[in-house]
Amino acid sequence: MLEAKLWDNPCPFTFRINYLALLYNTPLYGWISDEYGLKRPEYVVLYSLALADGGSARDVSRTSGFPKNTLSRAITQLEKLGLIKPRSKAPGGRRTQALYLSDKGWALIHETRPTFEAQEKRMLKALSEGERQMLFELMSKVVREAHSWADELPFEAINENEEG
Amino acid sequence: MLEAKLWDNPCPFTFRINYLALLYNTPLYGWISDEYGLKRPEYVVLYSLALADGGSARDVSRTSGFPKNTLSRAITQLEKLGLIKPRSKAPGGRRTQALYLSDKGWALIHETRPTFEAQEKRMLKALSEGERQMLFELMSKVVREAHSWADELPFEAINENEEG
DNA sequence: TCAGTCAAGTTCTATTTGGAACTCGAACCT
DNA sequence: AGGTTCGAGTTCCAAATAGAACTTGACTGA
Repeated sequence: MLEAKLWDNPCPFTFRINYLALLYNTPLYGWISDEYGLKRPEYVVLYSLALADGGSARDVSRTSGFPKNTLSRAITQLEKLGLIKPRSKAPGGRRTQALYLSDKGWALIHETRPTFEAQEKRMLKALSEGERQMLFELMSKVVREAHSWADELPFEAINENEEG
Repeated sequence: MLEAKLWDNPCPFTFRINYLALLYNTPLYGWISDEYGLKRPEYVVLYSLALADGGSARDVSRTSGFPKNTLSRAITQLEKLGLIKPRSKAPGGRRTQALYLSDKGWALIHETRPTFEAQEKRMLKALSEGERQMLFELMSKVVREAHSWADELPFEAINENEEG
């Protein structure tokens, strides 16, 4: 069945995307869970803040796909674990809370992120450096145009060819 | 935060993969759920069988990442809905059940799959035909080598550079 | 042929998830 | 300023999910 999904699939690109995401995420988040007792949404918040400290729950939701209530719970838990700074002393009132990693949170990121990086590197070992750059360019191009297709489904398009 | 995750991420490839998977899957499976009352694992089984009729629950699990009990439930439900053929008359005994779409199941696939295809096409509109082919090649290359990295995590590698 | 092993599928149950309604502070408008 | 709208975050709860134990058919080897 894997062969059919790879080579006989009307959606070869999105299948590859989903399949690679699966092979990448499953072991890594399983490891995070076993080793650090953090669920995926919790670690996602940490990872997100490590890239954009001071971001809000809404930012994480928008960029990760988790609904805001799931993240609300995750953030409460991270605060309880001392992995992010307490929110009470947030400067601008209460709405749109800026979240910051604590030292402990940073330590955890520095300890775990290399494994994520190494796994990504391993995934791309099949490619030469030039190929990796090309792949990065192409994926970036697709992502940059995401706004044009991500909002609604192509219902009107399904019965016509709009491009050759 | 999106900018940081795109351009400042130590895992730029897997972030793009996850992000695109998110933008692709969410609206499509939401539509399937609203319009046809099928949950994601249920539709995944149908889609899988449309590509490899006669496949087993285990095949679907391996290629989709859903655990086998989730698929067991999905398959029971699909059988109840008449979207796959009844399993009782499976030829080779009871273990490793070969699953087959019913006419109704095929009809549903023919009705819905074009939207998935159209959405993939829209995603890739940012690319020229040559770029699409290149992207396909590169992704295929990565997938083909998946066996070499998908099984275990790179714990030994995180403190050394194994390739420049 | 029969015992032993293995793995596909099922069931049970606790955990996790996410939709919906709600709260509440901030921005906006007149 | 007062009233209205907006949306970020929380809470509640039903639904979905996945781990673990179990069942059962098939393959193995003597």
